[in-house]
Amino acid sequence: MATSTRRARERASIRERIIEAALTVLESEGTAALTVRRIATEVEYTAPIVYQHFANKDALVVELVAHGYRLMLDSARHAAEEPDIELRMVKVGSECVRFAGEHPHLYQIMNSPAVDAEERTRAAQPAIDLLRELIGVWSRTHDVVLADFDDACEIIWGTVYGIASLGFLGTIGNERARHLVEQALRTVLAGWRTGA
Amino acid sequence: MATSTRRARERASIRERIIEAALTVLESEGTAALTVRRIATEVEYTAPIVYQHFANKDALVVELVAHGYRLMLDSARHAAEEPDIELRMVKVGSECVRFAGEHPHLYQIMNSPAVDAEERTRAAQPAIDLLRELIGVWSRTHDVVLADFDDACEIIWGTVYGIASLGFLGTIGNERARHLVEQALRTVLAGWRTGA
DNA sequence: TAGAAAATCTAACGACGTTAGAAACGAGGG
DNA sequence: CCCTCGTTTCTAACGTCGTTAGATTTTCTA
Repeated sequence: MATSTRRARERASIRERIIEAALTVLESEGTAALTVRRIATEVEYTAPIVYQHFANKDALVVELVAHGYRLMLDSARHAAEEPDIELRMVKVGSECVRFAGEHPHLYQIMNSPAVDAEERTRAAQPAIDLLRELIGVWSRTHDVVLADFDDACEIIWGTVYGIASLGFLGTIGNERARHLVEQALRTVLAGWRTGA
Repeated sequence: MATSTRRARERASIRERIIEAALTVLESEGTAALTVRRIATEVEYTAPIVYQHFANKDALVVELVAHGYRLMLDSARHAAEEPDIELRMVKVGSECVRFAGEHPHLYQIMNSPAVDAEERTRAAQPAIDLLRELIGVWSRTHDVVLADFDDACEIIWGTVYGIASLGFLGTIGNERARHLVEQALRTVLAGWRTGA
């Protein structure tokens, strides 16, 4: 039956419209406005519709988190064209911080303790993979033998995340945070290069 | 009137009992359980009592955040007896991460974007002051002229916070996070020492 | 075009933060 | 001792939240 495939298409379409609407609400009005009723209104339905497509609100939020990581990775890839590997890493980090500054509310739920750690890790995996590749290339081109590769990845990840967070946790602006992350990354890499 | 002073004492006492109860609930059952009704039950009162002592729930949470920073500073001071300044900084950072691991829910609200940035900064000020002093002593004893002192402070702060957060955001344990922050701090300081 | 199946809505539940107004309590003067 | 007055505390409610059951409307098939 052609109808059933069309039905499936429609179902998928409204599912994506819900995600899109949720993103719009989140980015424009923040976490507090991200309610099921508000999202449903945005797609011109009533609240229970959301539960036809997501087990609960958390499941929908997980989709937003995944979307956020995809978006951030896209931003990072922009910077990944820089030929010099060290500069490339710095630019990627800087681009992540810019992303955090441009999508503060999205970035917040991407790192909210409320979302399941495993789900977040799954969503972040491609970004983690990029980081691992960058560090791998960097260590090879600089003939650096890192004491522990995984440790190095976590340290870079934590540093970028921490400094990006200063943007909305403290009182520093986005351009300053970007400057800071660039400096921090340069310093850490310099430290590793000189065998600290 | 002696009665009025006793009344004031009682008022202050119940205020502190509310804070204490809120802390107990938060630490033992997490953010989701931290409701006004739950807290009131804990002190054997009904919900509206809370509003006699705090303008709203957020104001109470701010008190918890302040308490958290005091507690963390106490932990940090333990490590501040180490004579060698660089090792002292590493130990202080490590102690902060340990604190985050031992009080995960408290640490979470201490860095929740939901609490006012200004209030948090005020609560964190003593900790920030300690950090500034440490970096000041460090740079003098190592004859390092930092490109920008404030930048250096923010970088250290962000690094420690970021790596501490990996503890509950990702899937790494507390002892690993502590090891990571120690390495990260050593690396950054080494980078600054060699003028990166 | 009647009846089955799917999509969607209405109405409600319990829990949340919060507030207004009633009830209970304590102290001081007749 | 009782009665008033001010304070403390509670009861009851409002509006909003996430979520679900059941009715209702729409859509397709036979």
